Amino acid sequence: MPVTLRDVAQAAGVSRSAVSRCFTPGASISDKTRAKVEQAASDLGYSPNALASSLTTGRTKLVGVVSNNFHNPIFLEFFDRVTRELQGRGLRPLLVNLSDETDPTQSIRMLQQYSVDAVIVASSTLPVSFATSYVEAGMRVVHSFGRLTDSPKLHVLGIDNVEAGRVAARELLRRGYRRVGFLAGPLSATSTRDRHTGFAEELGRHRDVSLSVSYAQAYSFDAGRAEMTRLLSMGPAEAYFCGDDVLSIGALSAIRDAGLSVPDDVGILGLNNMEMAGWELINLTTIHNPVDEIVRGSVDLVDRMLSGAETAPQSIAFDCKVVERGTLRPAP
Amino acid sequence: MPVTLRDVAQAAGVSRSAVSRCFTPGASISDKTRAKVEQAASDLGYSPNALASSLTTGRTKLVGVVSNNFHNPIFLEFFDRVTRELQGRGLRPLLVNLSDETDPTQSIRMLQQYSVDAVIVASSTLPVSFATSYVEAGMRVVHSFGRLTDSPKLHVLGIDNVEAGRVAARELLRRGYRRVGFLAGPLSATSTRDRHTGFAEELGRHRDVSLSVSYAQAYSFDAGRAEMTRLLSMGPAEAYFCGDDVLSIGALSAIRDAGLSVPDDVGILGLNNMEMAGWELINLTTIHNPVDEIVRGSVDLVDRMLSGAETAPQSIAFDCKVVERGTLRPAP
DNA sequence: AGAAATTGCTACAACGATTTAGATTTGCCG
DNA sequence: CGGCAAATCTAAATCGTTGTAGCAATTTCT
Repeated sequence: MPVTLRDVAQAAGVSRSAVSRCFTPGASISDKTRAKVEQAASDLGYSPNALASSLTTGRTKLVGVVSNNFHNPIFLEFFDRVTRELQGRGLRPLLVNLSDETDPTQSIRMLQQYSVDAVIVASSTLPVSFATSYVEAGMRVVHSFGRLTDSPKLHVLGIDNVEAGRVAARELLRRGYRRVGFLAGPLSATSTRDRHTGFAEELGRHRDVSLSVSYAQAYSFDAGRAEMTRLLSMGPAEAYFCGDDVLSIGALSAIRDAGLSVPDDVGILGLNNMEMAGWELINLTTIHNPVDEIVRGSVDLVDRMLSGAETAPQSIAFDCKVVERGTLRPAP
Repeated sequence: MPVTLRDVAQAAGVSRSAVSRCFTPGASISDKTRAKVEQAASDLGYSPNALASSLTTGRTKLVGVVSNNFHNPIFLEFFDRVTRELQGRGLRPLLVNLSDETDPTQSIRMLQQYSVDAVIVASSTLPVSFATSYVEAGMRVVHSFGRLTDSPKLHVLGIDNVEAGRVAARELLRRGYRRVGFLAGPLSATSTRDRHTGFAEELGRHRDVSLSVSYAQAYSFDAGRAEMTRLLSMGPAEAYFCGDDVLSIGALSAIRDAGLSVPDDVGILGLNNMEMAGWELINLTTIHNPVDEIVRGSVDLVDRMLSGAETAPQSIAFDCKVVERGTLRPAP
């Protein structure tokens, strides 16, 4: 039913290779035959079969976009940006949701079956082993929002979570908080541990500052709410650095619900700066996660890998800055 | 570099067809050769090339997921559900972001090039012509969140927007509101017009009720905020039916900002019931859009179309119910 | 003008699978 | 054990494209 290159060749009265060359940029073809071919092609409504061509070229222009964060609004921003960037370069996102997947083998097989040219793993909670096993399976991989290391096995782009912890600590100190807490996400994520490291390190320089740490069950509103409710019942700190904006909003809810006010009674500092953090009803002071730049960097890297440049794996750190809104008291 | 069916055949000492049959369910093969083949396959780490097989079978198991709603949080719920459902049936989502696309031709070509087995168009703002031109290009299409009609050219699943308008009207009337407004999304969307139709129709049965209508520039927080600010300056209605939750939250913001209170001074009724509508800081009374069921229905339909059952195009309506929270006053 | 280099074309063999047709083997029965 | 049908195999054609030879026509050089 669909019209093939063969049909076009026949209609234009040329060989199949001539038609093929007509559609491959930079190939040698005369204006005369090009005209004939293009005429025939548009008459028949021909468009080349990308899958068939991938058989011989070995390139599919398919890029696996793998994530387990389908509940965090900031990932909608990610999906928006990453699809646009890929499309802009003629690449196609093959979306993989591994929310209930604990083992990479399945997704590896699937991505190999579709011979994706590269994979973008987008997650801050996935164990490092996930992305590395993609690499070991022979794929080109970029890990966005991953953990930065000195000797990376693959390309990693994201904020430095240790640094983010330090930034958070400095911000709270600057505003005169002395009894502070870290309301973290699940301990299983390396990002959680890294942030804790930086946060504790920076606070540790001050003798008069106390730190309490607790872990929410998940990066979710409910988990943040539950954990903050528990904290309030035990006598809360003056301010909390939360592992995530959604978690923060859960915490805010619990605080208001307890009849306390933010930032007068308790301060909250989020992380990510998702769009909604700026909505007045929420108005969350938070650390900005530069999704746009990370996406652009990631897709750039993919593009470069596909053009043959085999660069050594590197970690690329992005700056994270505090966005001031209404959930921390002003500096004294 | 990658291991092919040929390699496996050689290693197992059988013909290529034997290996192929071993991987096609329901094919005739003896236990003995099956064992040999499976041994060889797992030794070599073979996984069949889905693209190559699609060449002869004509099926790719690729499903285009096309949307222009990458800014509305409810679509993150959609992406989560739809990817899971597709994956659960061995189908692969090829994501297409047509946020800045006004013309279907490009995406049609692209989807044809990758010979997707079917397309799910997910949007309530895309003109009907978009989905129908996919159909005309010969693709199997399901339109989720589309406009229901009596004689559809394609499968459409979603709430009946006219009915949603009626439901909204009845809810406001029940609570004793008499001067009401429709704070709609852009007029270009058919969903906007349908909701208006139902809303006005139901209100029209009551002589003592007045209706004002205005249109936000987009389905966004800022647009909702701006429009409500304008409305407040001209003397607002008692309650508004908003075209969308995000729009509603923008409106809420403007109202609070003006020193008025919800629901005492102004009532707000949203539409969609996205997850955040339930967060206490927002606590929005809204009409539930059953995303889960719509997705399940859509993927079911895709699945059925792919199993050969050529059913006539049909519109499937889903119920929409009001979820009561805190932005409408209680019935008198 | 004749040799050499360049262009532009066609024919044909891949790419990695499936599928058809035909050849073998196996199982069953008297 | 012979005969017949069913089960299972192999070889070859095919899917729609690209890439490599090789040939013909044209251009360039001396």
